Amino acid sequence: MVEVPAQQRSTRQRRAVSAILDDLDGFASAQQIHDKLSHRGEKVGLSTVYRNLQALVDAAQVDMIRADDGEVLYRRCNAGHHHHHLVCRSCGRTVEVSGSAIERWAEAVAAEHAFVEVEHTIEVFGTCSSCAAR
Amino acid sequence: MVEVPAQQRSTRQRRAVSAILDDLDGFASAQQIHDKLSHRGEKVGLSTVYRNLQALVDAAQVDMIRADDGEVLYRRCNAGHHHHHLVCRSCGRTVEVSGSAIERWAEAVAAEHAFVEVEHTIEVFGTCSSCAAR
DNA sequence: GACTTCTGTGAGAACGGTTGTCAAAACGAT
DNA sequence: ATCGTTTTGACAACCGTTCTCACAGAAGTC
Repeated sequence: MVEVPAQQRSTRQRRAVSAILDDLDGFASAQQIHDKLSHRGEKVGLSTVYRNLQALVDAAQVDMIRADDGEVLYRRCNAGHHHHHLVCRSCGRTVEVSGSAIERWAEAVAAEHAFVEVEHTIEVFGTCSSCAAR
Repeated sequence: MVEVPAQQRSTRQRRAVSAILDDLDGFASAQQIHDKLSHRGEKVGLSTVYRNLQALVDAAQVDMIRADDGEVLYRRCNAGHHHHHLVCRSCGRTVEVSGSAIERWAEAVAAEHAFVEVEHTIEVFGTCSSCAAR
């Protein structure tokens, strides 16, 4: 009758998505991840990829950013703390960066103009050395 | 025969979109602008609104940012220099801010990891004092 | 294993913002 | 007024994402 809170089940698809994220060292879109799954021979529906990525984002296991064209990109992210990204716009390779100076700047700016409940998005895009070499 | 490079023509629609932007003091989406035009009795096609906004962005007369949900927001922006925004997520009211410290930080971070052709997006969202009062 | 229950899946439809199409309208120069 | 070119707008197409819902398949129980 009164049963356990209902856990997440371990399914083949869930494991496959998670495995792809582990092998990725940069951001990738849901559709790119779906393609990679196909290439591995894993058949996973696109909806399922989206659902599981969203679940991982909710569980704070995956970071989510928005590319210039509006597409959403995902990346495994263990770090529990607040941070930003330096992303290669060509290969997606990513470095996590954090800067307390930035956080303080954002808060100061907001306070100066009496804004509350402040959030900020800071992402740095560039071309990494190996991509620039080509 | 060989004629002038072809100027932008002054059309009713173009003027109407521009007028709306002048009356706006925050960011608004293309569709919101389209609605405002309708309320004024100006009949302008949605495609035309998008086209003219894009043209203004290209002409550096309008700033463009992407909201959390991916929607694109526009705002008249005279300032020629590089800057960022402090945006009220409730009413769209916007303050232009610039911080050389931030620019230097972004460049330093990129240089440290040998990234080139660096760009950054920094937007601060919050609730402005008048919206917070409600 | 067999049975049950409830979560997860997937094919496809729907959605929402944006861009493309193309014939008709209209600007501006003559 | 006329002409050549740009601009417009109704509508379709696009594209990433979310929704729907019948069915598959975890995990618990006996």
